[in-house]
Amino acid sequence: MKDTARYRTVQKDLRRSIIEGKYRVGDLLPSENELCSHYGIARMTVRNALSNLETEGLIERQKGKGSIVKFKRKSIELLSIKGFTEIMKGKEHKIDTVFLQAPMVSQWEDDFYWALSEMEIQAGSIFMSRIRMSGEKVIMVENTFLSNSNLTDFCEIPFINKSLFDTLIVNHDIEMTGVVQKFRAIPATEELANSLQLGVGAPILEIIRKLTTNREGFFVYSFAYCNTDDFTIEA
Amino acid sequence: MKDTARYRTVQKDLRRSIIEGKYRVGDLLPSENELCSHYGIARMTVRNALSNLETEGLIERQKGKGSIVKFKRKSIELLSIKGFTEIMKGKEHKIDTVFLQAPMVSQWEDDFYWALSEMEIQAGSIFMSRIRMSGEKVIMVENTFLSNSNLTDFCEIPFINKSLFDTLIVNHDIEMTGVVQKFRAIPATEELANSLQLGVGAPILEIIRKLTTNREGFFVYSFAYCNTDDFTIEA
DNA sequence: CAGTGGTCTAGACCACTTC
DNA sequence: AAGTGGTCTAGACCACTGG
Repeated sequence: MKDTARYRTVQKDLRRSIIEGKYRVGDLLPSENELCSHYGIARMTVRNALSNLETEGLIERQKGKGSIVKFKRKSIELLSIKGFTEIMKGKEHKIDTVFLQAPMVSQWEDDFYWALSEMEIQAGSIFMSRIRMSGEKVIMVENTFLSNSNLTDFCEIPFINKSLFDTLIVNHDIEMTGVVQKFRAIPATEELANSLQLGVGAPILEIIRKLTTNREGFFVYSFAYCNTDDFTIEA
Repeated sequence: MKDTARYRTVQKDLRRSIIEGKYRVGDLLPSENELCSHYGIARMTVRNALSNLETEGLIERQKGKGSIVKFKRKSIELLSIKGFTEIMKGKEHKIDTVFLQAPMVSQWEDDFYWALSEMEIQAGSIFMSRIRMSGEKVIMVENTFLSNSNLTDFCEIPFINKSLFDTLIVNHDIEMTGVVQKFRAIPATEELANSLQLGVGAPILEIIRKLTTNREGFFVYSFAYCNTDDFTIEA
């Protein structure tokens, strides 16, 4: 049996605390020396953990001060929506996320965009569909697929922070490590035009993403369609 | 005077060698112990340098084997063009980059999209405009702006690997550390329609990027407009 | 088997922030 | 002045790769 590396334990503990809100943005983490004595390990080991959290974008470190919680996840994970038009600037625009289809076990589509491994096909897929709205306006339709392997009770347990990624990392120890994302501007099909409350043929931003994780062979696939009349998408 | 940290020296040396092609993709770097004795420093110091190169995406490390050159830069820097339609798949599509306007010293535009610091305004801007073509077809128009500060002979010396980023890092020690990139799908204006050989109103992918660097207050700004009929843009 | 990177220790001095 | 993170040392044992 291989034991978990000590720095991994520290890293995971701190990450969980940050994501679950025990530390808030701007808070200081315990100092390196405090962590050393709390876990009974050497300083370099603690520093390894903190260094990784810094790379993950969860904290920032300042000489003479400490480790400060940032919790701005790398762009890897986020599709963030920003007000664009003059009308939106300065105004509050809370974005709501609504399930059109809650996570459900299903088969992979026959003509799935990405090539799938034998393992993924065997496991079957989990599918969900979400829209993001600003008030009554639909800004984005996002369809997400992931492989249904070893995700105990994934479809039953509610999301942490309403976030797929927070849920994967805290409940299933799956961390996003990279992304391939492709962008196109396409004319709205009738179906998309309906969903996004636009005219047929209007310009739509299509974002196709394959996210890699720390779990070998496990990927998250996402297909998003955005109305960018009043918002830009940061990715 | 503060001396450069030893691990920074190692990191910079190795990075330069990789970018300039002394090591090729798949090659092994010297082992950690070799680097230790070559530089006369402790192993943890060498490991710090290698760990950073791994984060930069330049190398990959394998237990029992060594540090392998990857040189797949993080998506931070690249706007890469991939064939999309059936017609393109499997076909060669070499992308040529052509200067519409070679780097030139100029003023910042009055209504520049991003807010500029006093320092940037004082320094003035360097502007360049490039198009990327597949055969006769224009795929992307990209306008790039950067602050004209301490970039000795930037406009006179030719680019390394035809790449702005390779040139900045090797010649001027400026490394890209992050990016804010915004995406929209917009209808082609007459001017864009002309440049991209499309009809007015056709969907165009707009990419607005602000790249941060290791040099305080120095940013690279890029505005790209893409015809995504036959290609997707990876970013 | 020898060599590699992965993890870890128990110290050390420094520059910086805060009080 | 006390505490913080940044850098660095000189060891150690391990799991893995390759011949």
